[in-house]
Amino acid sequence: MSLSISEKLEILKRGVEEIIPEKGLEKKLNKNKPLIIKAGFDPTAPDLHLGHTVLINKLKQFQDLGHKIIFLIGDFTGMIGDPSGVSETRPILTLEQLNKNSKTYQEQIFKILDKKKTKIEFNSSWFKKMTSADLINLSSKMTVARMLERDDFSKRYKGNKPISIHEFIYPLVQGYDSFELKSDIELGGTDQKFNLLVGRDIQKSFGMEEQIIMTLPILEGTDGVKKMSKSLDNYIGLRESPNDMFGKIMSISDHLMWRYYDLLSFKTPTEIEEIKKKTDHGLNPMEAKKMLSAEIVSRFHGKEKAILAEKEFTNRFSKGNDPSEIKFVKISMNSTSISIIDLLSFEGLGIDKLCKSKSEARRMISQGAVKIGGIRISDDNTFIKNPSENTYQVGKLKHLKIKIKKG
RNA sequence: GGAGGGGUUGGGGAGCGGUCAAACCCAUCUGACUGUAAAUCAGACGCUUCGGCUUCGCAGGUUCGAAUCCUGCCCCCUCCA
Repeated sequence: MSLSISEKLEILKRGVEEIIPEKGLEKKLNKNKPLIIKAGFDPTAPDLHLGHTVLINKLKQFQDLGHKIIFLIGDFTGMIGDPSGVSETRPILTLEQLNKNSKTYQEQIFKILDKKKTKIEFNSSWFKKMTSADLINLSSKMTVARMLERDDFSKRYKGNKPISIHEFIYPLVQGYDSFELKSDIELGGTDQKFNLLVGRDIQKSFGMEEQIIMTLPILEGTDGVKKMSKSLDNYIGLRESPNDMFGKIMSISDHLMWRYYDLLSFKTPTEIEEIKKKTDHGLNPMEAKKMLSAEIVSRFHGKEKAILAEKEFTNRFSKGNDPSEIKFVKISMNSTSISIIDLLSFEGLGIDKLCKSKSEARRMISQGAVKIGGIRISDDNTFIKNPSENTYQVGKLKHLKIKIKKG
């Protein structure tokens, strides 16, 4: 396919928050050669989630247009910890963890990107060779005043909040990556704007043409307020099962659904508008959400699994049936019976334990959340015979079939 | 080096001698309802043999009684130098 520059621009600009400098992208595209597109990730956690894919999807568009994608794994920067946004001490990772994390990263991104056309780089490969003198030289490229221009630094500075020296190093190091990679364009979330801009300064001071930066919106987590992140537990991971993924997307609010449509769906803006209109005129928002869930689940698990996940969802939550597959465990004990409280919180069940503690088990029973073989129980003095085999349910999500036997 | 502020149950943040297992908000969980695990409403949210028991940075102390007062220690922050 051969698209005109303006057509390409339209695709690439879609969903982008900011391009700096505004005209830069067009200029670079006009060169009519494959551009080097850089995006960096800290391998602090092995799981990518939908929030990351906003950026990866954009990379994919560049890739499809024939540009060269460099997926930079910040194994060196990861040790410093990005000061952007919420300040939180990040754990220092061992080499082993880093390697493991980066492997799982690769598995996940190649569900979207073309493996053959993507280059993976580790920034430790040049930073390991750097001497302290080199680092000081790099630091000299930047001034404190310039650093303090940065919004979150200046806010913290004015608000008498601490800023550590190493946090000043982070943008420098990230910027230096752009020099090493000869990056033409760097993508990042809006919270990365400053870091990305520093890359331009560094390249310039090393006599290189400055990269264009493109910032992409940050996806809100399932709570609809805070940014999606694993530590806030409001994320939808790329490696989650089709059922979980489908269910989690269904559980976002109707309002948030449109945000997800805008940032995650591959449908065109016109198509999304269409769906919006339909829901305004009687289409059940649930149906719109199902379409979104199906699209995303099939992206990561394939169409067939997505269809199954949707069936399972409808069966369980619309019709209120039990899940099609219930985990089955066997336990053995000597006594002739066990109280329901003890069974629900039985340590021998390990991670399958239905209640964290006896108090919780009692609470769940008094709240009417516990069913045995589909029958709700209200008496916490209920005893289960040994031997026996029953399906136990706590709330809507936890089901477990337990076989108790003597021994 | 000096002066001051602070560390509270998942997060934020009250409490500042008893009525505190600790307000309130968020998150989470449960129930009802429903169009879904949306929205809304209601409730729960340390552990327990339901007698109590262990929690408010750590260790002691004063008190009939401490998250609240004192001493020491650890950690964090700000200002001055």
